[in-house]
Amino acid sequence: MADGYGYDKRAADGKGFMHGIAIDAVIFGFHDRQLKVLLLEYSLAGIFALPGGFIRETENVNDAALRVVRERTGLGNIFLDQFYVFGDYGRFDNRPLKAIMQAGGTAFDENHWLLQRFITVDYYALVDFTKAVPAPDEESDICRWYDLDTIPPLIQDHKQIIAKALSTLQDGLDKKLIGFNLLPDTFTMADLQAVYETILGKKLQRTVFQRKMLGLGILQRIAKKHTGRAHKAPYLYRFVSQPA
Amino acid sequence: MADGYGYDKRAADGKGFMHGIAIDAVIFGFHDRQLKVLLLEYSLAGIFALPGGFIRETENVNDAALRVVRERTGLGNIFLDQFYVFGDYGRFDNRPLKAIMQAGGTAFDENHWLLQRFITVDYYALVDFTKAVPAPDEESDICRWYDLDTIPPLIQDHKQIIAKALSTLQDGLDKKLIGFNLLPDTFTMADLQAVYETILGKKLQRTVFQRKMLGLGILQRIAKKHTGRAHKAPYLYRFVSQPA
DNA sequence: TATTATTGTATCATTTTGATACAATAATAA
DNA sequence: TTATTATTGTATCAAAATGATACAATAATA
Repeated sequence: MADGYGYDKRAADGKGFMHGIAIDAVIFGFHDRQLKVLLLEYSLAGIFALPGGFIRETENVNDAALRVVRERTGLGNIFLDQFYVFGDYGRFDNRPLKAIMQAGGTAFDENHWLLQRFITVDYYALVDFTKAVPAPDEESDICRWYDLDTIPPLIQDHKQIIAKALSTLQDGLDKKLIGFNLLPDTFTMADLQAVYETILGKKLQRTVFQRKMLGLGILQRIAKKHTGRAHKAPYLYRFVSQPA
Repeated sequence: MADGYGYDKRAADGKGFMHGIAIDAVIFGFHDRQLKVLLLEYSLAGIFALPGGFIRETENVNDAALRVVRERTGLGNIFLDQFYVFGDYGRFDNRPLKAIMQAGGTAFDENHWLLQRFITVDYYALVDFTKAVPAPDEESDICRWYDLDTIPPLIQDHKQIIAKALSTLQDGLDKKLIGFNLLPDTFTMADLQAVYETILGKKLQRTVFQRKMLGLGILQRIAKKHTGRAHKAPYLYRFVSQPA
C-alpha cells in the first residue's frame, strides 16, 4: 500500500520519489470459485493494507503501478487499470504509519516526508491466481490472498477503495471482456461462468451464458477435459482475441 | 489548466498548495447543436490550455476541481467526473510555462515549484452553456468556448486529454444518464437527441430515441413549445430523477 | 448395462429494438 | 377558410436478442 507504507528503504529519505502522491493496487485473483484480493500485513504493528508504492521522479505513474503489481505477484503481463484518485484531505492519517515505523525501529520525525499528506492513484489488477507468487515488501512481512468476504480491518479508506475497484470491475466486465484475465490459459465454460457469477454476485443462466460467450467469437476450443467424474467431458477454451 | 499554468498569484511561492500534482478540467457545453470546450488563452505568450489549478494543502482533490470549474464558469451545481490521471514523465515540459511567466513578467528561477514535474488529475464537467459566464484566471486573459473541431494547438497533452474526456463521456452517456446536464432546465426531445447525436458522433433514429427516453421514466412533460414554425408544437421536458 | 451428473445445442416464448406508417398539429400560403 | 408544409407523437409490424425449457450426448460409476 502507499500513503507512506511499503516504501523502499533505500529511499526512506524521500530522495528520488515524488512527494505527496502514491499508488495503491487492488490485485484480484480467482480460486475455488472465490474472488480474492492480495493484502499486506505488518504483523509487528498488527496492520493490514493494500499493496502500494511511490513514483520515482522520472517514472510514468502507470509504470509505477505495474512495478508494484509485479513486485507483489512476480507477474509481468497483467491486466491493470487505473480507476480512481482518492484525494480527500480527511483520509490522511499518519498514525498507522507511525506505528509501523516505530515497530520497525525506523528513525523519523514529525516532518518526515512519509508523514505528510498523500493522495493515491488507485489501480485494479486481474491476475492468474495459479501463477502469482505473493511477496511482501520491505516493510511488511506477510503478503497473501484474502477472500472478499473475510477481509480484515484495513488502514485508512482501503476498504472503500476495494469496494470501488469491485464496482468498476463489475461495470467493465461485459464491455471490456476482462474476466478471462483471472483464469489460467485454458479453462472450461463453467470456470468462466463462475468468474462472472462471483464478480457480479449473482447466478447466471448456464445456456444463455454459454451462447453469449460463444457468440463473441473470442473463444477457441482446445480439447475435451476429462474431469474424472461421471458426466460428459467439457471443452477447454482459450481466449484468442477481440471480436472482429 | 494546471501543469503550472493558471496558478493563483497569491501563492506563487508554492506555500499552501500541494506540489507536483494539479487538476485540469475539460468543461463541455452545448450550443447550436455543437459540443464545445472551454479553453484559456495566454495571448501574450500565444498559448492555449485547459483550465486547471492546484490543490490547497487541506483541500479535497475533488473540491479543487469544483473550485476550478466554478471559477471559470461562475456555476455552482455542475456535473463533474474524475476520469483519468495523466502521469507520464514524458508529458512534463515546462517551456510553455516559462514563456507565460516571462511574458507576464513574473520572476522565477529554474527551481521554481511550478517548473518541476506535475501530474494531473483530470475531470470533465457538463455545464449549461446558456448559464455559464466564462472568466479567465489570473494568468490568462481570454476564456472562451471552442467547437470541438476548431480547437487551436494546445500545450502539452491537452488535446489527448480532451479526446479521452470525450470517449469517457460517450461511454457513460447511456449508463449514467448525463446528457441532460448540457441542456437548460427545459428542452425538447429534439434538443436532447441533438446532444446525444453530437456526443456519439452519429445519427439516431428519432422514434426509437424518443421511445427509449420516455421509457426511462425520468422526463416530465411541462408544456407545449410553440416554435413559431409551421408544424406541430413539441413538448418541453424537464428531467425529474433517476428511474425507480 | 443401467444410472448419474453435466455438457452442448436446439427450440420456442418473450422482450427489446429497428423500421415504417400515419394521424395530429401549428404555422403559412392560396 | 381551406389547402399546404414541416414536424411531432404514437402505433404497428418485422427482426433481433434474450430468457426458459427440453433433450440428446457423453464419461464415469454402480
